[in-house]
Amino acid sequence: MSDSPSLDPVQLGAYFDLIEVTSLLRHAVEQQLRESGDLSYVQFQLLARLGDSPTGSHRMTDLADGVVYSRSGLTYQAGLLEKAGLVVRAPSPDDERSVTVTITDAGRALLAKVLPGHIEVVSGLLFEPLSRDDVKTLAGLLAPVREHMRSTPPRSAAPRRRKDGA
Amino acid sequence: MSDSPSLDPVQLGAYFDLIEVTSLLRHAVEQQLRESGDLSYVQFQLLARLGDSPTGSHRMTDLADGVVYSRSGLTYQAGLLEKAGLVVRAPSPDDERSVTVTITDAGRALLAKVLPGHIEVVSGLLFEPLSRDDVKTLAGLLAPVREHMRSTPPRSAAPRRRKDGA
DNA sequence: AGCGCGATGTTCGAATTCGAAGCAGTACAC
DNA sequence: GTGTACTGCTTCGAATTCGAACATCGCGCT
Repeated sequence: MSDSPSLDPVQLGAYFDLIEVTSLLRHAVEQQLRESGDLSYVQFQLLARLGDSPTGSHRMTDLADGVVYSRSGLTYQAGLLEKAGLVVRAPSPDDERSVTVTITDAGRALLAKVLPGHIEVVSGLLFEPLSRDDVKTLAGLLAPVREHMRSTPPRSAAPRRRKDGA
Repeated sequence: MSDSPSLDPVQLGAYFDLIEVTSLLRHAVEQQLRESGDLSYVQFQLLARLGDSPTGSHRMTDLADGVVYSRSGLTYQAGLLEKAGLVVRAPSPDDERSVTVTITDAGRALLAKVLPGHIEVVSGLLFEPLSRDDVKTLAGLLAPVREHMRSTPPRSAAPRRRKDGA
């Protein structure tokens, strides 16, 4: 099948370290968020994305896609956040079938409360052993990868190949 | 509390891209593994670690620690893998309380069957937009971070590893 | 030797996650 | 205008995940 199905030792090391580093980082961050604001990582990501938006709101699908989450999972999490008063859900003006999620003041407050500790963890774990230039280099390497991944197969490549004319 | 715990835009970008890239990669890999060998990512990681070991075996705790997983979760997964005939569990000769997990021939076979596709996905998604030097640079950046994270105590409680002689 | 402390793995209950199926709303061809 | 396909979100059931409580074993201390 494939010609040479093996990675360089260097590639392998980079891949493993990538997975391991993010696993550890995620784990540490998760604990900090839980302690400081009773939030899961996904919930924090959602609030952060909403808070970062100019309008403070996003569509459900865009949120799910942004944080790489299943639709149903997002419905569940949005319900939790709404019940906690951190976001509000409302039908979209344009598309009646869309639901627009908007962060509330309480949501922004919680985000602000949690953020310093979060940043502290990330700084202490991820950026501690990296110089300023290192970080710049890292960012410069990851950005194209992110672009590439985002533009390759959007998220569904094999349900039905109806319109495979492209 | 602290002075001004905010991250540079560059740091922030690197952090977000890191999370996003691994999320997307993990997702893609997970699907490939599910289709090609009916394995979850954790199961694959466990088999890979066992297959990579000179003895083909590891203690439960070391496995859990290695893949950043909870003990109880590992018990569950080990049970699944054992039921599928991919690994064997046996009490350790030295420590009667330890359980040694060993990969079976079937496990190695499945690993070998799944690996090419796995590597293909990783190559196509992660390494495609990176040159050889880029990968080398990336590996050089991540390795120290990994070391740092591994050697840093988990903030509050500290289930330390055995006091290693080093 | 006896005792307590730490380490190891498992069980248990609760929370989360995902995919498939279902329900609306929208676009588009005819 | 009507029918069909497609998108966006939710419900539902099943599988996984974690932390806390539990039983056991090993080790150091007196």
